[in-house]
Amino acid sequence: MDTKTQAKYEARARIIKAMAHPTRLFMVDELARNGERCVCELTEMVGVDMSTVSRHLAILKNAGIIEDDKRGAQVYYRLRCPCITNFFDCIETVLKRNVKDQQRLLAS
Amino acid sequence: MDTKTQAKYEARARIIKAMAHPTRLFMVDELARNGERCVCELTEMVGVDMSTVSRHLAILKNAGIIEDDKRGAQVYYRLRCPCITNFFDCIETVLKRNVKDQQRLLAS
DNA sequence: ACAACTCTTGGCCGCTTGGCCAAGTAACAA
DNA sequence: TTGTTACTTGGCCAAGCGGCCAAGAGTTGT
Repeated sequence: MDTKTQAKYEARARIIKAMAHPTRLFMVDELARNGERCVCELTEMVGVDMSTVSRHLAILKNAGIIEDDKRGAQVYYRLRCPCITNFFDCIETVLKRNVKDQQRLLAS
Repeated sequence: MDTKTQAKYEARARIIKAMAHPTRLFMVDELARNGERCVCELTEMVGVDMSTVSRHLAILKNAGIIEDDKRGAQVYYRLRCPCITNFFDCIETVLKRNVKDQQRLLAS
């Protein structure tokens, strides 16, 4: 694999990697559903330390998936590319198929 | 976040995580393009140790993204859900937008 | 039987990730 | 000005990831 090809896949991987965590996935989904949320709302929903949520958001922002918007003391985050949601449909397809195969395996 | 919701996002994350690596992303793309490939072909293309490729493939298989098919001494892999490809379109959109923003930043 | 080839797995090791606490910054309120 | 609320960041640590080499295990050809 030449350097250029490698760079291409590394760039893609960085974005995918940014979503490869349950908490971050939840937050992306929440932003897709609700338009925007501030850090304390997300912290409340997720139920971990605010510092942890802040770091997760920084990772998503750094990947260019979300953008922030400071309003007074709060920082609101929203999706930059709502197409991210289409993304989930395929994942769901894989999941359903995995379940079906599991069942077939148990039945045999 | 209740246990059930958490489980849902963990399941999704497992699948996304399986693709969150340049090498695995390349292999998925290659399988999407070419239908199927055996381990030694992929090893040749990627240019790392075969043991490493084998492990990457095991991760993708474990996530239910690919399936294997032993034919003689070779093991051929193929995509289980070609819809994975749609997936890349959105990533590309995010990437392009990141580049555009970079340029705007430099121009200002 | 033996060698050659294809692939997987165990062992090891260095780097990254994800969590918390504590400390810092910034904005509003009294 | 002093306190309170909303975030971010540094420091730390346990756990997971990704790489290689070496040693299986299964297949084909001689």
